[in-house]
Amino acid sequence: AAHLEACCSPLSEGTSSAQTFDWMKVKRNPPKTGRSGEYGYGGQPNTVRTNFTTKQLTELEKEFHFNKYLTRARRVEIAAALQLNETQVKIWFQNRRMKQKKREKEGLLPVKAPTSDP
Amino acid sequence: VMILRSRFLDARRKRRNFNKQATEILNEYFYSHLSNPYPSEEAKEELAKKCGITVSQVSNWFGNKRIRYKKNIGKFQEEANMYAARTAVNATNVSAHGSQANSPSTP
DNA sequence: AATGCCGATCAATCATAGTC
DNA sequence: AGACTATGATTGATCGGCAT
Repeated sequence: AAHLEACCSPLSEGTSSAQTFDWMKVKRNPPKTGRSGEYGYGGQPNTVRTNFTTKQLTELEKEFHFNKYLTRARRVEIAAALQLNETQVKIWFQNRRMKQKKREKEGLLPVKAPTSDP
Repeated sequence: VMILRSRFLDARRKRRNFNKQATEILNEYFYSHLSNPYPSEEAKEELAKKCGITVSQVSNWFGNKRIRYKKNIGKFQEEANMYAARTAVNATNVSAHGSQANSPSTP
């Protein structure tokens, strides 16, 4: 299912086709990942996507294999241990579960027919 | 900071461009639904089958296409007019009158 | 009312394929 | 051969909807 907005925005169109529909105007709000953390300056709107370190990803992955879902307590522990927000840990698990689901779905039918490769 | 550059180096390495025919089908759908290029799950499955790719790949294709299209509409103008001319199902008025019903491409 | 999860999507980026 | 562009995939994070 999708959002099915089914609407468009009228707008002056120069000569022929190609209007500017509203999906083209969609803008996401910048991440609220206020990383005030260890350096103590006011929490800034960290407008950029945080890159997790290999160490953090390794730990998260390890925890994921142990539990697909987190408890509040566990989340706090991990967040503290990895220097991340509880939200970031939460989101990581959500994305990880979706990734897992996608993998299971794809790794079942995609019966490729490799019978030729020059 | 400069540490960690190697996190990926796993998948996405070997990538294969889709057939010209598959791209043709995807673009045709995209431009014939330019007012709302968000195929339903069912539509994605159908496109995936026609193109010989997975549903995820169809999703990736539309995701990339939408973002890149709106990022630089001008760059796709030519392509847009080309495909728009073939199948004009622009939903610009699909809600107006009840007539005009039927799926475009269906032999 | 607040919080978590899902499903879909966004947006930036990576790494490679294709073009010149 | 090397630089530049086109393109498929990955992923941290957002959006709307629904459940607890």
